[in-house]
Amino acid sequence: MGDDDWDLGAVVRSSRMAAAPRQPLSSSPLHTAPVEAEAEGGKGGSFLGFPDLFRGRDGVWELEELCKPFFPKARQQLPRAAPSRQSHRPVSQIPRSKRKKNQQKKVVCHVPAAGLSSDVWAWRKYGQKPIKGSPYPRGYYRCSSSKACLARKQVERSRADPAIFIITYTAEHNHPAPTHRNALAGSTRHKLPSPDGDHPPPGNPSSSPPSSSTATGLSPTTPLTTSMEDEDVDVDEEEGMLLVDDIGVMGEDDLLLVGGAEEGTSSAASAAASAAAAEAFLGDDSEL
DNA sequence: CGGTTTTGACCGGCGC
DNA sequence: GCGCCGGTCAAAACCG
Repeated sequence: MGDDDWDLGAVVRSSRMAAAPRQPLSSSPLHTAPVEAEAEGGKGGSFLGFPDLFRGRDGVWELEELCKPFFPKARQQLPRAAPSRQSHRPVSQIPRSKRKKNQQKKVVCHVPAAGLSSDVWAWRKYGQKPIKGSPYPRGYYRCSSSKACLARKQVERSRADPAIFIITYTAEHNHPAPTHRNALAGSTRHKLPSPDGDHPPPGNPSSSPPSSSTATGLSPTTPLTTSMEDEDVDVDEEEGMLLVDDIGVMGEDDLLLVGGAEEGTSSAASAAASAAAAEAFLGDDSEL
């Protein structure tokens, strides 16, 4: 990985801080595309079909709302279900093969760098892979709040708009949102043993702004939990979300088109700033 | 000490 | 049937 190794993890966490100042974005910077792909008919249509799904007016906060579907409410309906493990692993009873990639329910959210921080859940990065066709790698996250939580998140930067991140949520949390992040230890870590000097951050060394993002930013779930009460914001932002039946058929561009609108708002500046902040973390290749 | 991050390897699914 | 790609796990290292 050369210039593609923008640290999604850092972004997610760091952006949180950037998002701190919730700016009322006129247009939704976030765009979610609840992908309805029935999986074995296990969860039925209640998987992501939440009544108050995707609520939020504030751009950055929208993400939080977007994630609502993954909130505790689902814990009673989703005890398990998840492709998860590989065949030789006695982990889940449902082998990945049982569910087709295209058949998994997913919620695609297009959010600016700032939006990444709107996530109230605690995510642990378990992998990162370069995606064909995309200059940016995709980061894979799992809910660290609960070991049994099947919630997963994929974060990748939009190929068209590096400032926009495409977050794909899979499965939902089977536990209440963490009120306080318990894990802080390895949260702040940009790069350990890779002194190859492969690609020293140009202007914004990812290791530079540790104070604003790392430790503090780490908690995608830290203060937001409390802030969640703010969810009083009733929104019917269906305009910001896309219903995708088949991600496979839906090109990133399609989603981007919708998300691209976010820059047209006066908050663009704010968003840009936030994005810049996140970008700083990525600080690698992103040359907006 | 616990938890997280990072990198490589493996497996499975899908497409041709 | 083969190849390619995506997704996940495992081990090592680091941080608070």
